[in-house]
Amino acid sequence: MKLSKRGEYSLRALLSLTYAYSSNAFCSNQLRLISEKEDIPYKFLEQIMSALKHGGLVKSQKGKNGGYSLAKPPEKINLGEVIRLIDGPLAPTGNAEEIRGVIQRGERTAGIYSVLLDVRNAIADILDHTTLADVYQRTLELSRDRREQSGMYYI
Amino acid sequence: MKLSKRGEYSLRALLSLTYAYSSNAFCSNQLRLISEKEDIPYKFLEQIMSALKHGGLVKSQKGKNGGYSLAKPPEKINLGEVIRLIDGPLAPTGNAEEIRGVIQRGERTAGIYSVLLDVRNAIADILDHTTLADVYQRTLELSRDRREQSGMYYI
DNA sequence: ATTTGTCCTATCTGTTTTGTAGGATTATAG
DNA sequence: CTATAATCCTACAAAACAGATAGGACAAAT
Repeated sequence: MKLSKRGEYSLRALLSLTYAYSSNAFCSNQLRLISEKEDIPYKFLEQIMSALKHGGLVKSQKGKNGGYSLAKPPEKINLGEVIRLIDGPLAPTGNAEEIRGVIQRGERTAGIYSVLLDVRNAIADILDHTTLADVYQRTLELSRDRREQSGMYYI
Repeated sequence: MKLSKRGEYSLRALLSLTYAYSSNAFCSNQLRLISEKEDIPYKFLEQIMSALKHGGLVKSQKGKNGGYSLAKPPEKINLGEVIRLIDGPLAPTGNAEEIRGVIQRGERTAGIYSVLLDVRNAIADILDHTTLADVYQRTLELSRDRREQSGMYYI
Protein backbone atom coordinates (compact mmCIF):
# COMPACT_ATOMS: atom_id res chain seq x y z
CA MET A 1 0.00 0.00 0.00
CA LYS A 2 1.24 3.40 -0.93
CA LEU A 3 -0.75 6.56 -0.48
CA SER A 4 -0.53 8.49 -3.72
CA LYS A 5 -1.06 12.21 -4.20
CA ARG A 6 -4.51 11.30 -5.50
CA GLY A 7 -5.16 9.43 -2.27
CA GLU A 8 -4.02 12.26 -0.07
CA TYR A 9 -6.04 14.79 -2.06
CA SER A 10 -9.08 12.56 -1.70
CA LEU A 11 -8.77 12.45 2.04
CA ARG A 12 -8.20 16.20 2.27
CA ALA A 13 -11.18 16.98 0.07
CA LEU A 14 -13.42 14.60 2.00
CA LEU A 15 -12.28 16.16 5.24
CA SER A 16 -13.19 19.53 3.82
CA LEU A 17 -16.65 18.17 3.10
CA THR A 18 -16.77 16.70 6.58
CA TYR A 19 -16.27 20.16 7.97
CA ALA A 20 -19.11 21.51 5.81
CA TYR A 21 -21.27 18.56 6.86
CA SER A 22 -20.69 19.10 10.56
CA SER A 23 -21.17 22.85 10.51
CA ASN A 24 -24.31 22.70 8.40
CA ALA A 25 -22.68 25.36 6.29
CA PHE A 26 -23.14 25.09 2.57
CA CYS A 27 -19.90 26.90 2.11
CA SER A 28 -16.66 25.35 0.92
CA ASN A 29 -18.34 22.44 -0.80
CA GLN A 30 -17.60 23.67 -4.29
CA LEU A 31 -14.56 22.40 -6.09
CA ARG A 32 -13.25 25.89 -6.76
CA LEU A 33 -13.13 26.65 -3.05
CA ILE A 34 -11.79 23.28 -1.96
CA SER A 35 -9.13 23.52 -4.63
CA GLU A 36 -8.00 26.90 -3.35
CA LYS A 37 -8.21 26.19 0.33
CA GLU A 38 -6.52 22.82 0.12
CA ASP A 39 -4.16 23.85 -2.66
CA ILE A 40 -5.14 21.02 -4.98
CA PRO A 41 -4.98 21.52 -8.78
CA TYR A 42 -8.56 22.25 -9.81
CA LYS A 43 -8.82 19.98 -12.85
CA PHE A 44 -7.10 17.17 -11.01
CA LEU A 45 -9.55 17.53 -8.15
CA GLU A 46 -12.45 17.25 -10.61
CA GLN A 47 -11.26 13.80 -11.67
CA ILE A 48 -10.80 12.70 -8.11
CA MET A 49 -14.25 13.85 -7.04
CA SER A 50 -15.72 12.06 -10.03
CA ALA A 51 -14.14 8.83 -8.81
CA LEU A 52 -15.38 9.43 -5.28
CA LYS A 53 -18.84 10.02 -6.65
CA HIS A 54 -18.89 6.84 -8.71
CA GLY A 55 -17.69 5.05 -5.62
CA GLY A 56 -20.72 6.32 -3.74
CA LEU A 57 -18.82 8.37 -1.17
CA VAL A 58 -20.04 11.80 -2.23
CA LYS A 59 -22.97 13.20 -4.11
CA SER A 60 -23.13 16.28 -6.25
CA GLN A 61 -25.47 19.06 -7.26
CA LYS A 62 -25.02 20.30 -10.79
CA GLY A 63 -25.45 23.79 -12.11
CA LYS A 64 -25.05 27.17 -10.52
CA ASN A 65 -24.67 27.09 -6.75
CA GLY A 66 -24.03 23.41 -7.07
CA GLY A 67 -21.27 21.52 -5.33
CA TYR A 68 -20.38 18.36 -3.50
CA SER A 69 -21.35 16.84 -0.20
CA LEU A 70 -20.77 13.59 1.60
CA ALA A 71 -23.13 10.82 0.54
CA LYS A 72 -23.32 9.51 4.10
CA PRO A 73 -22.45 10.84 7.54
CA PRO A 74 -18.71 11.11 8.26
CA GLU A 75 -19.02 8.44 10.96
CA LYS A 76 -19.90 5.97 8.23
CA ILE A 77 -17.03 6.63 5.87
CA ASN A 78 -13.77 4.98 6.84
CA LEU A 79 -10.36 5.63 5.39
CA GLY A 80 -10.08 2.06 4.17
CA GLU A 81 -12.84 2.41 1.63
CA VAL A 82 -11.54 5.74 0.43
CA ILE A 83 -8.02 4.48 -0.12
CA ARG A 84 -9.15 1.21 -1.68
CA LEU A 85 -11.30 3.15 -4.09
CA ILE A 86 -8.58 5.57 -5.11
CA ASP A 87 -5.32 3.71 -4.61
CA GLY A 88 -6.38 0.07 -4.71
CA PRO A 89 -5.80 -2.76 -2.23
CA LEU A 90 -4.16 -2.07 1.12
CA ALA A 91 -1.76 -5.02 0.93
CA PRO A 92 1.97 -4.32 0.40
CA THR A 93 1.70 -6.25 -2.86
CA GLY A 94 -1.23 -7.65 -4.80
CA ASN A 95 -4.38 -8.02 -2.72
CA ALA A 96 -5.47 -10.05 0.28
CA GLU A 97 -7.01 -12.83 -1.82
CA GLU A 98 -3.89 -13.34 -3.90
CA ILE A 99 -1.75 -13.46 -0.79
CA ARG A 100 -3.99 -15.99 0.91
CA GLY A 101 -3.87 -18.08 -2.25
CA VAL A 102 -0.08 -18.22 -2.27
CA ILE A 103 -0.07 -19.24 1.38
CA GLN A 104 -2.71 -21.93 1.00
CA ARG A 105 -1.11 -23.39 -2.09
CA GLY A 106 2.05 -23.63 0.00
CA GLU A 107 4.22 -21.97 -2.63
CA ARG A 108 7.90 -21.46 -1.93
CA THR A 109 7.17 -17.85 -0.97
CA ALA A 110 4.43 -18.78 1.47
CA GLY A 111 6.51 -17.76 4.48
CA ILE A 112 7.13 -14.31 3.10
CA TYR A 113 3.53 -13.91 2.06
CA SER A 114 2.26 -14.90 5.47
CA VAL A 115 4.16 -11.94 6.90
CA LEU A 116 2.78 -9.75 4.16
CA LEU A 117 -0.70 -10.87 5.12
CA ASP A 118 -0.04 -9.86 8.71
CA VAL A 119 1.05 -6.45 7.49
CA ARG A 120 -1.97 -6.00 5.27
CA ASN A 121 -4.26 -7.01 8.16
CA ALA A 122 -2.60 -4.54 10.49
CA ILE A 123 -3.09 -1.78 7.94
CA ALA A 124 -6.70 -2.73 7.29
CA ASP A 125 -7.44 -2.92 11.02
CA ILE A 126 -6.48 0.70 11.42
CA LEU A 127 -7.83 2.14 8.19
CA ASP A 128 -11.14 0.27 8.25
CA HIS A 129 -11.83 1.43 11.79
CA THR A 130 -10.95 5.07 11.37
CA THR A 131 -13.74 7.24 10.00
CA LEU A 132 -13.72 10.74 8.59
CA ALA A 133 -15.35 11.83 11.83
CA ASP A 134 -12.44 10.34 13.78
CA VAL A 135 -9.94 12.18 11.64
CA TYR A 136 -11.88 15.39 12.00
CA GLN A 137 -11.82 14.95 15.77
CA ARG A 138 -8.11 14.27 15.77
CA THR A 139 -7.48 17.37 13.73
CA LEU A 140 -9.33 19.49 16.27
CA GLU A 141 -7.45 17.94 19.17
CA LEU A 142 -4.09 18.33 17.49
CA SER A 143 -4.63 22.00 16.74
CA ARG A 144 -5.88 22.55 20.29
CA ASP A 145 -2.83 20.79 21.70
CA ARG A 146 -0.67 23.03 19.63
CA ARG A 147 -2.40 26.21 20.77
CA GLU A 148 -2.06 25.22 24.40
CA GLN A 149 1.52 24.21 23.95
CA SER A 150 2.54 27.45 22.30
CA GLY A 151 0.57 29.63 24.69
CA MET A 152 -1.41 31.16 21.86
CA TYR A 153 -5.13 31.58 21.95
CA TYR A 154 -7.25 32.56 19.01
CA ILE A 155 -10.66 34.03 19.63
CA MET B 1 4.86 1.37 1.68
CA LYS B 2 4.67 -0.81 -1.36
CA LEU B 3 6.69 -3.95 -1.87
CA SER B 4 8.15 -3.79 -5.35
CA LYS B 5 9.34 -6.71 -7.43
CA ARG B 6 12.86 -5.72 -6.37
CA GLY B 7 11.76 -5.98 -2.74
CA GLU B 8 10.17 -9.36 -3.19
CA TYR B 9 13.19 -10.67 -5.11
CA SER B 10 15.43 -9.41 -2.30
CA LEU B 11 13.49 -11.31 0.31
CA ARG B 12 13.41 -14.46 -1.78
CA ALA B 13 17.13 -14.33 -2.48
CA LEU B 14 17.94 -13.69 1.16
CA LEU B 15 15.74 -16.58 2.15
CA SER B 16 17.63 -18.74 -0.29
CA LEU B 17 20.85 -17.69 1.44
CA THR B 18 19.21 -18.37 4.79
CA TYR B 19 18.67 -21.93 3.70
CA ALA B 20 22.31 -22.26 2.66
CA TYR B 21 23.37 -20.65 5.95
CA SER B 22 21.32 -23.05 8.08
CA SER B 23 22.29 -26.17 6.24
CA ASN B 24 25.97 -25.31 6.16
CA ALA B 25 25.80 -26.18 2.52
CA PHE B 26 27.78 -24.05 0.17
CA CYS B 27 25.36 -24.84 -2.53
CA SER B 28 22.80 -22.48 -4.00
CA ASN B 29 24.61 -19.35 -2.92
CA GLN B 30 25.66 -18.40 -6.42
CA LEU B 31 23.60 -15.94 -8.39
CA ARG B 32 23.18 -18.29 -11.31
CA LEU B 33 21.58 -20.93 -9.10
CA ILE B 34 19.46 -18.54 -7.07
CA SER B 35 18.30 -16.94 -10.28
CA GLU B 36 17.19 -20.27 -11.68
CA LYS B 37 15.67 -21.72 -8.55
CA GLU B 38 13.78 -18.57 -7.64
CA ASP B 39 13.02 -17.62 -11.22
CA ILE B 40 14.51 -14.15 -10.94
CA PRO B 41 16.09 -12.50 -14.01
CA TYR B 42 19.82 -13.00 -13.59
CA LYS B 43 21.02 -9.51 -14.46
CA PHE B 44 18.31 -7.97 -12.35
CA LEU B 45 19.33 -10.12 -9.41
CA GLU B 46 22.92 -8.95 -9.79
CA GLN B 47 21.84 -5.36 -9.20
CA ILE B 48 19.75 -6.32 -6.23
CA MET B 49 22.54 -8.30 -4.59
CA SER B 50 24.88 -5.40 -5.14
CA ALA B 51 22.49 -3.16 -3.20
CA LEU B 52 22.15 -5.74 -0.45
CA LYS B 53 25.90 -5.97 -0.24
CA HIS B 54 26.40 -2.22 0.01
CA GLY B 55 23.73 -2.24 2.68
CA GLY B 56 25.78 -4.71 4.66
CA LEU B 57 23.27 -7.54 4.59
CA VAL B 58 25.28 -9.98 2.50
CA LYS B 59 28.91 -10.55 1.68
CA SER B 60 30.41 -11.95 -1.45
CA GLN B 61 33.30 -14.00 -2.66
CA LYS B 62 34.60 -13.06 -6.07
CA GLY B 63 36.09 -15.33 -8.69
CA LYS B 64 35.52 -18.94 -9.53
CA ASN B 65 33.53 -20.86 -6.94
CA GLY B 66 32.56 -17.51 -5.51
CA GLY B 67 29.08 -16.52 -4.46
CA TYR B 68 27.05 -14.77 -1.81
CA SER B 69 26.27 -15.43 1.82
CA LEU B 70 24.51 -13.63 4.62
CA ALA B 71 26.70 -11.07 6.37
CA LYS B 72 25.12 -11.94 9.74
CA PRO B 73 23.03 -14.78 11.11
CA PRO B 74 19.44 -14.88 9.85
CA GLU B 75 18.15 -14.16 13.36
CA LYS B 76 19.80 -10.75 13.13
CA ILE B 77 18.36 -9.63 9.81
CA ASN B 78 14.80 -8.35 9.98
CA LEU B 79 12.50 -7.65 7.08
CA GLY B 80 12.28 -3.99 8.01
CA GLU B 81 15.90 -3.28 7.19
CA VAL B 82 15.74 -5.24 3.97
CA ILE B 83 12.68 -3.41 2.70
CA ARG B 84 13.90 0.00 3.84
CA LEU B 85 17.15 -0.61 2.00
CA ILE B 86 15.50 -1.70 -1.22
CA ASP B 87 12.13 0.02 -1.29
CA GLY B 88 12.62 2.97 1.02
CA PRO B 89 10.64 4.06 4.08
CA LEU B 90 7.82 1.91 5.44
CA ALA B 91 5.36 4.80 5.83
CA PRO B 92 2.40 5.00 3.42
CA THR B 93 3.78 8.34 2.23
CA GLY B 94 7.08 10.12 2.84
CA ASN B 95 8.90 8.90 5.94
CA ALA B 96 8.27 8.83 9.67
CA GLU B 97 10.19 12.06 10.32
CA GLU B 98 8.24 14.03 7.73
CA ILE B 99 4.98 12.75 9.10
CA ARG B 100 5.89 13.64 12.68
CA GLY B 101 6.87 17.10 11.45
CA VAL B 102 3.47 17.74 9.86
CA ILE B 103 1.73 16.62 13.04
CA GLN B 104 3.88 18.69 15.37
CA ARG B 105 3.58 21.79 13.23
CA GLY B 106 -0.16 21.32 13.49
CA GLU B 107 -0.71 21.64 9.75
CA ARG B 108 -4.22 21.32 8.36
CA THR B 109 -3.49 17.72 7.42
CA ALA B 110 -2.24 16.81 10.89
CA GLY B 111 -5.27 14.63 11.60
CA ILE B 112 -4.75 12.57 8.46
CA TYR B 113 -1.04 12.29 9.06
CA SER B 114 -1.53 11.12 12.62
CA VAL B 115 -3.46 8.15 11.24
CA LEU B 116 -0.73 7.61 8.67
CA LEU B 117 1.79 7.54 11.50
CA ASP B 118 -0.23 4.86 13.26
CA VAL B 119 -0.19 2.84 10.07
CA ARG B 120 3.53 3.21 9.56
CA ASN B 121 4.14 2.21 13.19
CA ALA B 122 1.98 -0.88 12.82
CA ILE B 123 3.91 -1.88 9.71
CA ALA B 124 7.28 -1.22 11.35
CA ASP B 125 6.27 -3.17 14.45
CA ILE B 126 5.75 -6.27 12.37
CA LEU B 127 8.56 -5.93 9.88
CA ASP B 128 11.21 -4.84 12.38
CA HIS B 129 10.43 -7.80 14.61
CA THR B 130 10.34 -10.48 11.96
CA THR B 131 13.71 -11.93 11.02
CA LEU B 132 14.79 -14.07 8.11
CA ALA B 133 14.98 -16.96 10.58
CA ASP B 134 11.32 -16.37 11.51
CA VAL B 135 10.29 -16.40 7.87
CA TYR B 136 12.30 -19.53 7.25
CA GLN B 137 10.55 -21.19 10.18
CA ARG B 138 7.15 -20.11 8.90
CA THR B 139 7.93 -21.51 5.49
CA LEU B 140 8.75 -24.88 6.99
CA GLU B 141 5.58 -24.92 9.07
CA LEU B 142 3.40 -23.87 6.18
CA SER B 143 4.70 -26.59 3.90
CA ARG B 144 4.32 -29.16 6.68
CA ASP B 145 0.75 -28.04 7.31
CA ARG B 146 0.06 -28.46 3.66
CA ARG B 147 1.51 -31.94 3.48
CA GLU B 148 -0.53 -33.04 6.48
CA GLN B 149 -3.66 -31.45 5.12
CA SER B 150 -3.39 -33.08 1.74
CA GLY B 151 -2.38 -36.45 3.11
CA MET B 152 0.84 -36.46 1.13
CA TYR B 153 4.16 -37.37 2.60
CA TYR B 154 7.46 -36.85 0.91
CA ILE B 155 10.44 -38.85 2.12
C1' DA C 1 45.75 -18.74 -19.20
C1' DT C 2 41.15 -20.05 -19.14
C1' DT C 3 37.08 -20.50 -16.91
C1' DT C 4 33.65 -18.89 -13.85
C1' DG C 5 32.10 -16.12 -10.85
C1' DT C 6 31.15 -11.06 -9.03
C1' DC C 7 31.18 -5.93 -10.11
C1' DC C 8 29.86 -1.62 -12.43
C1' DT C 9 27.48 1.53 -15.49
C1' DA C 10 24.59 2.64 -19.06
C1' DT C 11 20.45 2.09 -21.59
C1' DC C 12 15.78 0.83 -22.78
C1' DT C 13 10.82 0.07 -22.59
C1' DG C 14 6.42 0.08 -20.74
C1' DT C 15 3.48 1.67 -16.94
C1' DT C 16 1.93 4.74 -13.51
C1' DT C 17 1.47 9.15 -11.61
C1' DT C 18 0.30 13.70 -11.88
C1' DG C 19 -1.41 16.62 -13.96
C1' DT C 20 -3.62 19.94 -18.46
C1' DA C 21 -6.99 21.12 -21.90
C1' DG C 22 -11.32 21.69 -24.05
C1' DG C 23 -15.67 21.45 -24.30
C1' DA C 24 -20.55 19.37 -23.14
C1' DT C 25 -24.13 19.43 -19.90
C1' DT C 26 -27.08 21.21 -16.28
C1' DA C 27 -29.27 24.26 -13.12
C1' DT C 28 -29.89 28.70 -11.01
C1' DA C 29 -30.30 33.86 -10.93
C1' DG C 30 -31.70 37.82 -12.88
C1' DC D 1 -34.89 33.67 -21.87
C1' DT D 2 -30.29 34.24 -21.28
C1' DA D 3 -26.06 34.66 -18.97
C1' DT D 4 -23.50 32.56 -15.58
C1' DA D 5 -21.45 29.23 -12.85
C1' DA D 6 -21.14 24.99 -11.51
C1' DT D 7 -20.40 19.75 -12.51
C1' DC D 8 -19.31 16.21 -16.12
C1' DC D 9 -16.60 13.71 -19.60
C1' DT D 10 -12.78 12.44 -22.55
C1' DA D 11 -8.43 12.87 -24.37
C1' DC D 12 -3.76 13.85 -24.05
C1' DA D 13 0.98 14.81 -22.20
C1' DA D 14 5.06 15.21 -19.43
C1' DA D 15 7.70 13.23 -15.98
C1' DA D 16 8.90 9.77 -12.81
C1' DC D 17 9.35 4.98 -11.77
C1' DA D 18 9.60 -0.06 -12.37
C1' DG D 19 11.54 -3.77 -14.38
C1' DA D 20 14.46 -5.28 -16.70
C1' DT D 21 18.61 -5.88 -20.49
C1' DA D 22 23.44 -5.32 -22.28
C1' DG D 23 28.27 -5.18 -22.28
C1' DG D 24 32.14 -5.53 -20.46
C1' DA D 25 35.74 -4.89 -16.34
C1' DC D 26 37.66 -7.28 -12.62
C1' DA D 27 39.01 -11.27 -9.55
C1' DA D 28 40.12 -15.84 -8.13
C1' DA D 29 40.44 -20.77 -8.49
C1' DT D 30 41.82 -24.51 -11.60
